[in-house]
Amino acid sequence: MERSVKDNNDMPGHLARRFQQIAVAVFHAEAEAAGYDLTPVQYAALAAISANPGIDQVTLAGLIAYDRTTITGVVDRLVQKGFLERRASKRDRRARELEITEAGRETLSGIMPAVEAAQRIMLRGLNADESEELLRLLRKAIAAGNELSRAPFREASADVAKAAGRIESDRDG
Amino acid sequence: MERSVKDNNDMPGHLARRFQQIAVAVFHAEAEAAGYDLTPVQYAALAAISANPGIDQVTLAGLIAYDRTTITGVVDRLVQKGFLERRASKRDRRARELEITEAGRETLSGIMPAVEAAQRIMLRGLNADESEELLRLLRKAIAAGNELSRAPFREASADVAKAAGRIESDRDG
DNA sequence: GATAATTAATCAGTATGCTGATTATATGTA
DNA sequence: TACATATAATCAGCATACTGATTAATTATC
Repeated sequence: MERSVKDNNDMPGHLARRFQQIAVAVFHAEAEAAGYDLTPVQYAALAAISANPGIDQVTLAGLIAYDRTTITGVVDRLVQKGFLERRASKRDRRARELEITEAGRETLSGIMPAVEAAQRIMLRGLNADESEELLRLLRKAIAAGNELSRAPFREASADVAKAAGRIESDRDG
Repeated sequence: MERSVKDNNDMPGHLARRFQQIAVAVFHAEAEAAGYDLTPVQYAALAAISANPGIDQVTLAGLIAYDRTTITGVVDRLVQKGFLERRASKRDRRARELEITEAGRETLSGIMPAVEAAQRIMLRGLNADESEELLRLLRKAIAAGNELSRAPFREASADVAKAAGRIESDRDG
């Protein structure tokens, strides 16, 4: 059984996939054990919308670094579960404004302990220093590669907050 | 815009997904630039089968840590592309023996430079020491979490090599 | 103010990746 | 040998993720 040129199991891409695979499985397990039916993307979207009421889908996609076509489906399912409201924007009739519902807010706060537990569990093989270092290196590699995928991270523009027409006042005055 | 409890963009699970997202995008870009139409899984499967002729699908899935139901589809597509042969095993009529074809071998060797380039590009934000350290920490975290997903890594049992009835002789004498 | 270029959302299509079930075959045990 | 158990592959169903196209609306340019 001759060895392949380079063991696939040691390649960065393979390790990236494996770690993510474990992360997703742990998230699902913890969420389910806590009685919630929410996927990692759905959680990320819900949290981002909660923090940015009235955000549109493209901006949301940029904030959590998901492809805009993926976000369409994710938002569909969150609306269907009653966690979001999606309405046409008055400022831009192409856009949809997203708002979290009361049920969404309850789910978001209720699931937090499970989400945090999941983050600990996926790092259980590392001590505190190693965990910190892993996250630092991931952040660094990701920052350098941000533009390489179709769904790069994009900061929300200043007026995202204005979308729902309610934050303006407490920005700088 | 009040800050969420913990910025999602700093969570291990989010960083895991982002890094993997970039890794996949880079793989696709490099493979396509080199004139190949092969996904990361397809590459991993092809390489594993090449190194373990006659391997069955469950063992293959364990070797590259993919879910067995995913492997069914991946193998379908590789067979359809003419890179694999899939035949019923004589030792166990439930199992399928997988064999790489000449076309598969050519693709596998031809795509190697692109695959290696992709691994470098996805780490371009890190220097050599940092890259080494990231991979070490990923390996460690993955080893500790191996059993947490439905598709853990499994070493091929000793008799996988025997499946095709050809390696026995050059194993230990 | 007409027209071109851009943008937000969506869609069709493909490939992962998972859960849980089914089918066919092997294996263990009474 | 009969029967329970286990295993390999597959399937249906769902949710990411992507590519590339389309539609509707906005913005830029002349």
